[in-house]
Amino acid sequence: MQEEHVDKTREQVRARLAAWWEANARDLPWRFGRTTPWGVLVSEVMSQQTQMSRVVPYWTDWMRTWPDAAALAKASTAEVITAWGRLGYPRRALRLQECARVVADQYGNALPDDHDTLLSLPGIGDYTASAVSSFAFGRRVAVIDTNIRRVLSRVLLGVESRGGSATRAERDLANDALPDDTAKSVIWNQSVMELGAVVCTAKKPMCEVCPVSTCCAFLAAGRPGLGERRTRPRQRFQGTDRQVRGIVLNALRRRHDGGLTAGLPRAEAESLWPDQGQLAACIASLDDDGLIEINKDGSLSLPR
DNA sequence: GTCCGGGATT
DNA sequence: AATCCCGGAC
Repeated sequence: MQEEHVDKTREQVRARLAAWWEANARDLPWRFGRTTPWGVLVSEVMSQQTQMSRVVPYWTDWMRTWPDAAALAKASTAEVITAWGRLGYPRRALRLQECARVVADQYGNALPDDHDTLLSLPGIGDYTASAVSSFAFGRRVAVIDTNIRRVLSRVLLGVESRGGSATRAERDLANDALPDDTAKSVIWNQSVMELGAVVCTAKKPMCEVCPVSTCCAFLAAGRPGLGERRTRPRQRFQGTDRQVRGIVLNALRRRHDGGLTAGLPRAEAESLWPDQGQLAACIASLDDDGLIEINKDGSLSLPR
């Protein structure tokens, strides 16, 4: 009896979300079979910590410049870092290029469609492997990101999902809720994630326009704990190493874009940030990460 | 000005 | 558990 109710609710949620997806899915250029699996991977890596709307122009330019893994594998690292622009977390760009080299060299320029093989590639973790399996290869896999965790937890359980990494219960829920039909499972993943991105947002969900508001356990319960809990520990940016690294890298990017091939003189680098100790540590960490090169005269360059 | 959102790696 | 970035919303 109880299980029957759960099944009916889930069937209703699926049908409504599928209809909503049909009418409201954002027309992103990597959707609806308009790109290759590699193109889907690039979109997922770019979207890992960045809003889709910011990703679109970068993705379009990137794919025009490097349409496949082999093309990216041959690019200079300086070009790759420059093209990554201000998407943030530039190590993602390096890993994507490492990934491209593995795909080009070891997999004949074809992105593997096996989940475990995808997981073994640089920069591809559990989320991205699942997303590519589902969205690019149409396989039946539960995709789990923060949007999906939040939506499933709210709609089906009536509670906020907890911060940090996905719990066992959340993974079980995602697997349990995934439609048996493979084609439907892909739509499900995409529509749940899309709902979380544009309607069922963390802080101010727009329940008035939500297609599943009439069968949402969270809304029925009075949205308990809404906005109380942050999804993760807050990270300041001002004054952090991340800001300093960003400033240094941006200076080198602009130089590269302006056609200057000589390195950034150390004296100019030192004027970028007042705290010389912090600056030196950040320059060293960028060098460690392979994001910059320190020349013999102490000047800085993007890696060739 | 301050806050918010996002996954991989070590 | 800590580290990695940025722009847009307030």
